[in-house]
Amino acid sequence: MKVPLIEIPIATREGIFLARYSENGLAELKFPQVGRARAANQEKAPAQIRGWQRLTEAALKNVLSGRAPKKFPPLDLVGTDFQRSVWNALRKTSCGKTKSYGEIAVAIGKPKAVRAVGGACGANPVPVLIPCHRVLAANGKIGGFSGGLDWKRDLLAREGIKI
DNA sequence: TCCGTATTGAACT
DNA sequence: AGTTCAATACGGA
Repeated sequence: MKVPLIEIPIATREGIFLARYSENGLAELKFPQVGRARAANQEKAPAQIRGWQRLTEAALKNVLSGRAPKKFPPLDLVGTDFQRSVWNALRKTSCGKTKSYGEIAVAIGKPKAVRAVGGACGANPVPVLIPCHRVLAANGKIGGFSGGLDWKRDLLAREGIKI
């Protein structure tokens, strides 16, 4: 059974992101949509979620400025154990650094699962905060990005990373 | 069970 | 230096 998530937009210089919260924390973060980014349930947001929203907004803007966020909201990630271990490994990639899909695979103890790592990255519900954009292919190629390669290049450039 | 994947590294033009 | 190709783990249908 599925509880509707509370959606709250986050305005940044880059556009309006959309955060979705469950009762346990931030569940999804979406890039600015080309079409409409309409807020739902914002009025009903409990105080707790409004607090998370503050943290999310601050963290997001820090990353967009190329800085490491001081604090993160709690995350409520839905996925398989494998995916969560990948996402967890991704969070250890500090600002200004990059890793290859292969390195992530090694980090989670499955060195051969490089392609599956790519799949898990694509399934990442919270891009930017979970820095899937800092994962490049082994030969330094850009790889891919669910929010669009322009975003990936731009985010990397803000952290001083060249491709 | 089969198919696609945000990979990789080696073997070929 | 560019292209093809098999190996490989996982998730969705």
